[in-house]
Amino acid sequence: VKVSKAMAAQHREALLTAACRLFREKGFDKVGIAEIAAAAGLTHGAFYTHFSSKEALCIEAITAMVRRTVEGLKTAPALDVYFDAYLSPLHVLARGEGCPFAALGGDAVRQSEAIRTSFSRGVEQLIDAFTQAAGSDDEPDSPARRARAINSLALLIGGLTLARSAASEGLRDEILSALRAGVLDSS
Amino acid sequence: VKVSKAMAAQHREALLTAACRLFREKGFDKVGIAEIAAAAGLTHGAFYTHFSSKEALCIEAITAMVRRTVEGLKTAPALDVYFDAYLSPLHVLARGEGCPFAALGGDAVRQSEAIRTSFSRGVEQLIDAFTQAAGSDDEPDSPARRARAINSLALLIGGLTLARSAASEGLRDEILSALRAGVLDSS
DNA sequence: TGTACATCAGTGAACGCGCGTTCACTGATGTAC
DNA sequence: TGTACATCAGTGAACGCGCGTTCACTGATGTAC
Repeated sequence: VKVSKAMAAQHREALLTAACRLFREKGFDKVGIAEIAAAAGLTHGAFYTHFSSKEALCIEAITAMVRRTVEGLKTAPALDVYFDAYLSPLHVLARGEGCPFAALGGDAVRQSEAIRTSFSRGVEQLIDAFTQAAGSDDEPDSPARRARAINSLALLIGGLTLARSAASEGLRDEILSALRAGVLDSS
Repeated sequence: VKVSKAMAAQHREALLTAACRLFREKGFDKVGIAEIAAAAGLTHGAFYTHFSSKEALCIEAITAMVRRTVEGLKTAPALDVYFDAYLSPLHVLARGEGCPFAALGGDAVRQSEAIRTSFSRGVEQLIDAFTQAAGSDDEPDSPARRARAINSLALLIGGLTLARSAASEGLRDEILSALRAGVLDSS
C-alpha cells in the first residue's frame, strides 16, 4: 500500500511526535516500536522505512525535543512566568509534553554512547539558551551569569523530579511552593 | 542444596545489596533477576526463596537505600562537606553507590503504584532529615527552614542529574563548580 | 491527456532473544528419637 | 552422642510473553512513453 510522498512525510512526523510524547511519559526502554507506530496510525513494519533503528529514533527525538525546549525559552515572555509554569502541578502531570531533561535525564545516562552524546549536546544548548534568557539584554554573557543559569536549571529539574516523586498532592504542592518561593530569592 | 540458616540470611543480604547497586547503575527495568542473583553468587531460581517478586525486591531496595541515605545525612560532619561530596566528580561516576533519588527519581515515577508509594515515603523522610540537618540545633523546625531544605535538595538532585548528562569532563566540571558556588550563596 | 509499468510506503507473519516466574528435583541441614 | 529422616535453600530446565528487527508481499503512486 504505497502512499503519496506528502502522506509519507506526514507519517514520519507523526512517528517522531508520538515518540517524543511516549518517551517522556514512559522512558526510552518502556516504549516499543509497535506502540509508537500504533500511536501514529501505522503498523510496526512501516517504522523501518522512516528510521533505521530505535536508537536512531531516540536521537532524532532528543534533538526535536531540545529544539522545542530551547525555542520555548527564547520566546518566553518573562523568566518568572516561565519558572511558575515549569513548577506547576500541570507540568508535574503532563510528563509527555513537558521538559525532556527532567523526564529523561536519568534515563539518557544509561543509554548507548550515541544517545548520551546527543543528550549532552542538548544540555549545552539548554545552558546557552538559559544564560541568554536570564540576563538583561545589554549585559554581556559572563561566567557568573552562566553559573547562575546552571543553578537555576538544576533547581528546576531537581524540583520537578522531586514533585513528580511525591505520591500525594499535599507533598507535591508543598515542594512546588517551596521552589517557587526559593527561585525568587536567587534571581 | 540446602544451606545453613546463617548462610541463607547472608545470601538474602547479598541479593539486596547487589540490587541496590545495580538498580542505581542501570535503572529498575534494565536489571534482570538473573543478573542480580549472579552478582550475589546464586542462580535466578534461588531468588524466589527470598523475595516474592521483582517488585517486592524493588520496594525493599528503595527502603534500604533511603535508610542509608537518611543515616548518612544524620551522621554528616558538616553540611558544606556533604554538599561538596555530593557535587563531586566521584559521585557523578559512582552511580551504583550514590544518591538513590538522583539515580532513580525519574524511573520510580513510571513504576507500579506500590513502588511509587514507597519512593514517595522516601522523599518525605529525606526532606525531614534534611530539614533537621540544615538547621542549627536550638532553632525549632519552621516551615521556612523546611522550604529551604527542599530547595537545597532540588539543587543537589538536579545538579547531579545535569552533571551526569554531560558527556565531556569539561562540561561536567563546569556544572559541578557552578553548583558548589551556588550552594554557598543560598545557605 | 492516456496508458503501461517501475517504484516503494505500508502490511503482517516470522525470527531470535531476554525477560520474570514456575517447578521437579537435589542434597546438606537440623531435628526427633 | 549416634542415627534416621523431614525440611527446605538452591539448581537449572522450561513456560509464556513482549521486544527489535527482517522480509516476502501488496497495491497505490508517479513517471516514461
